[in-house]
Amino acid sequence: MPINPVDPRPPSQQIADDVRAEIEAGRIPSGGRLPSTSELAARYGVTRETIRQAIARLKSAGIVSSRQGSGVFARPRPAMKRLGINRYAKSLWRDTGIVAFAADREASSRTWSPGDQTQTVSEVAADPQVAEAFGVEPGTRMYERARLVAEQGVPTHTLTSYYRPSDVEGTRLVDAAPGPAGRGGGFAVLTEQGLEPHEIQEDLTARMPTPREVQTLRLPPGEPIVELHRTTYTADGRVIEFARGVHSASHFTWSYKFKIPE
Amino acid sequence: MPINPVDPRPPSQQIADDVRAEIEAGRIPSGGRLPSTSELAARYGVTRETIRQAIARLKSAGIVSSRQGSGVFARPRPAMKRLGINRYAKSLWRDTGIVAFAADREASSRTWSPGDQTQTVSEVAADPQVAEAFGVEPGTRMYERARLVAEQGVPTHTLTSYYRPSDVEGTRLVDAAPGPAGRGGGFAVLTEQGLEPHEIQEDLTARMPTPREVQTLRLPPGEPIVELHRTTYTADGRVIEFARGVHSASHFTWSYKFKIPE
DNA sequence: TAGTGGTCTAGACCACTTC
DNA sequence: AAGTGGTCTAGACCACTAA
Repeated sequence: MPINPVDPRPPSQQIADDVRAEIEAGRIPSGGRLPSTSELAARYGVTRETIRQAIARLKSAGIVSSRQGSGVFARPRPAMKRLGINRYAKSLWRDTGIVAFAADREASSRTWSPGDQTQTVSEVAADPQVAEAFGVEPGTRMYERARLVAEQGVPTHTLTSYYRPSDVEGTRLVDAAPGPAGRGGGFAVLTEQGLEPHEIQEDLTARMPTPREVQTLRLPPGEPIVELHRTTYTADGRVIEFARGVHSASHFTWSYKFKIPE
Repeated sequence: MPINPVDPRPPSQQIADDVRAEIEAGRIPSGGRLPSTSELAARYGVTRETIRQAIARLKSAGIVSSRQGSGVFARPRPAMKRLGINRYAKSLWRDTGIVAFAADREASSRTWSPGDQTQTVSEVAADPQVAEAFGVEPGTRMYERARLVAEQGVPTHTLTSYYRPSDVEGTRLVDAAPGPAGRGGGFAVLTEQGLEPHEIQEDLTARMPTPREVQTLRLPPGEPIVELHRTTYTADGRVIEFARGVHSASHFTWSYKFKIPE
């Protein structure tokens, strides 16, 4: 469809909408390459720069991504992993040594290698959020366990857990060894310490990523993130873990099923 | 900070990062106006067009928004409304006639006027998602109740519910009257029909909005949306409502608390 | 090496807001 | 009327990829 000079939308917007329609109609397949910017410029009778503006709009919308020297491609939608509360089921980590982390992988029937997770443990001062979760003063020393989780080499999310030093000191949780908390997972370790997880609160919010998050998760333009806050309690209401996750939005769905309260 | 020619980041990126830092440090207050593009151009020794590129980056990141003829402004972060499962509590709609919808408003201690919600009811053919939720054939006739919810005149989300015609035919739910389902809310009506809601499943996913969603929710550039799917069951497992919500991400946090399953 | 996307400039015109 | 952001052009150069 050529440019319509009567159309109130500027040419770059018309072109963007046009290309978007091509993609959504499947005429440009998912993952397929768009015509080169020069060709589009000739086709629509505008400058290459105008085409770039149109492409820029589509990038912000998460529709396409570009590789310099190679082309502009319709962004394929990755398979979504569904995160339900059963990923925390006690049977998964109580005796078996399987952990929620690995259970997620198995549920999605994709191969998993331990190298998909990198982990660093350090002692840090509690920021206000962490402090509030534990009910301590900001600045209190805490253990921080930061993980970057990848799927087939593609980073999908970060997950940073905080623990009271007195709860985890001397356990394998605070070893710097990579993998799911040494072995057995954080919940198993806490259980061994007499602090069995019993209840979880999860808070979710979505936003655009910071430049730093773009870098560590290698996010394409137009990819939002979901920030997850997880607070874990024992049966008597004691907070034993607070975790912050940053998830590449297009890889996940969260699913909760609950009885309607009185 | 002037442009650094050795820096690998292109000038427009350096400027964007620079301005972002100004905002995050509070030197440009939330809601405040940035210097004009001409002034920034002079300050950094680049063209206005380059400044526009820098601003474009910040817009995609949801950091600023611009009003033609007026200026570019640091986007204020709206107060977040926390959505917990108590917004569905039976006590809120069973006898009182208050509905989850209105209860949300009260919990957030903001004034609410019925005009904040517009509603249209129609009969439609089930799309695949709706069909799957109810376990019927795609194309089956269903009632659709579409609502656009606003907060102080600002649209915050849409919510479109689907019902089996046999469940709601002849009730005030299918009146085209505006407001929360006439009066009493959808859950109250279903209860009167002998179909008391008992369990809910919510699925959440975040993504960038479609052009259509941008229009109806009047979303600024760089604002992601959260798509919420809600399926409501009776005590014997019958699906009585399926709803799809599209929420402007920066207005909401979802909060779930649950016991860790065995 | 040829082709791709990424960036920038200098200048122009337009649409909108504010005074 | 003056100032603001929005868009487009024509041309140039650069960085990267693939043959």
